[in-house]
Formats: sequence, structure tokens, C-alpha cells
Amino acid sequence: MPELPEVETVVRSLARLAGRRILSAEFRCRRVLRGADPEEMAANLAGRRIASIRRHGKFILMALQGGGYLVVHLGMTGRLLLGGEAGKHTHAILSLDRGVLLYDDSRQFGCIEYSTEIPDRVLKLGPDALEVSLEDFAAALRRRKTRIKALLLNQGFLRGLGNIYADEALFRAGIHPTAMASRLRGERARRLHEGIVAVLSEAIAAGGSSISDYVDAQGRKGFFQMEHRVYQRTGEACVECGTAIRRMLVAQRSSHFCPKCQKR
DNA sequence: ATCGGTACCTGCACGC
DNA sequence: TGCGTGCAGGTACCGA
Repeated sequence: MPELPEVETVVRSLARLAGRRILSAEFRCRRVLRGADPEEMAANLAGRRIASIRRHGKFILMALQGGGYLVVHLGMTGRLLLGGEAGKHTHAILSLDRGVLLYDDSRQFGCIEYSTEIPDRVLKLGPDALEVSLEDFAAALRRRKTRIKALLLNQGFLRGLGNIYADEALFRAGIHPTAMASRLRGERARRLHEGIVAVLSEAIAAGGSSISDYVDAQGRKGFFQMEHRVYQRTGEACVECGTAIRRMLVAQRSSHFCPKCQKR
């Protein structure tokens, strides 16, 4: 489900949790704990106060007073929900001094873990897609010999983009998903950087994209899916030229593009 | 060191 | 109605 704009929206809807205390925690699925012991997890969290909540790429970092972090990744179908009933796919239940926070994930591709420090695999990600400078972005592109779509999905290169916003940014830049990254120089690199920042900013302003079931922590849907120009619009007319939008696989992920507007 | 392909898991829409 | 197929916002891991 969630890419940078959705995770940012969730984090904003969780901001009110700063200062709250976790009374107790319950974990029901070992898989989303990345192998950690459920009892140990619960013991690490019980009685702790939440200091702050922030986004790092697609990760959610909940800092605890006195040290330590609750690190959450929503994977494809993860949800953090304030309030509501635990269901079939609820894997974590945090009882707070006021209310409850649930972690729900039907496909179990996400994770929720406690760590004394921010994990290395989180810290080693590339620069944030909303913060990277054009100069750094353009220089990094030149060093990579791979198709641009695959590179934009690589969180070690740039953190935050996923399949929707990679396709949308490439469309805005007029770049074909199979274009070689190292060949995108000058004006093309600038347009791609601009397209990434623009699409992510607009999506955050719209509360993210709700393709099937994405909602923020208060259960609110996003509406940026109304603004998608290529993603899941296969066969529909390009908003710029009217040509039918095409779909192809790039790095095993479906990629949507306008064959006329986007050049290799 | 980098890259592409595959595996992981559940649910849904579709055609027969 | 049920069954098989393909598809879905993600990353980790493997071998080349």
C-alpha cells in the first residue's frame, strides 16, 4: 500500500500520540516481528512513554522516552489504526493511557519491531526523495547502469518512492521506464527531480492514494488516486496526447507509461 | 559491487 | 457455486 505520501500522512495522523504512555502491548504474529519474541517485545514497551513519531523513507520511527524505538514498516497492506476493533489480521495491539493503537497487515509483508537504536537497514537507505538536492540526484544517476524505473524503486538509492509515484514521476518528466539511468543528464535529470518532488508534494497534500484500502490512522482515505495520470490507467487516453497508456513489466513490477510522451 | 529474478502472504476480480 | 489464474502500494535474499 504505502509509499512516502501515505506513510507521511499516517505519521501526521499519529502526531497526537507524542507524550502518551503505552500501558501494555500484545503481539500475535511472529512473522511481522522479524523473529523477535512477542513476550520480550511486550515487556520492552509496557509502561514506556512515546516521545516523538517521524518518517524515514517508508519507515515509521516512534521514539520512546528514555531511549529505544518502535520501528514500523507497512509493507503492502500494513495499517496503523487509532482505535477500532482487533480483527483477523491484527498483529499488534498497543493499549495507551488513552485509546488503543492497532497494527493490521493482511499480507504480513510489513514489520513492527523494538530496537534500542535505529536499525542499520533503516539508516543505510538513500537520501529522502523529498529532500535530495538536484545536484546530488543528478550525480548519483550518472553512476548507475540500470533502468531508471528499477533504480527509483531501490530504497538504497532514494528512499520513499514506490510503484505508483515512480510511474507518475517518470510520466511528468517524459522519461520511459526502461531508460538507462546513467544516460539521464542535464535537463532530463532536472525534470525527473522536479517530477518526483512535485508528485510527492501533491500526493501528501491530497492525503495519499487510496487504491484499494489505504487509510490513515484515523481511518481517512486519501484522494490522490484521482490525480494519477498513468498508474493503473492502461488503455486509457494519455492526458497530454490522447495515446493509449501502456503497461509493461520492468524489474518484475508493472510499469505504466505513455509510449508517445515518454522517451528512452 | 550491482543487478535481475524469486520468494514471502492474503485477498480480490475475472473467466470458465 | 467453485476453481484456477493473475494481479496487488513491499523488501530480502540468492546467484550471476
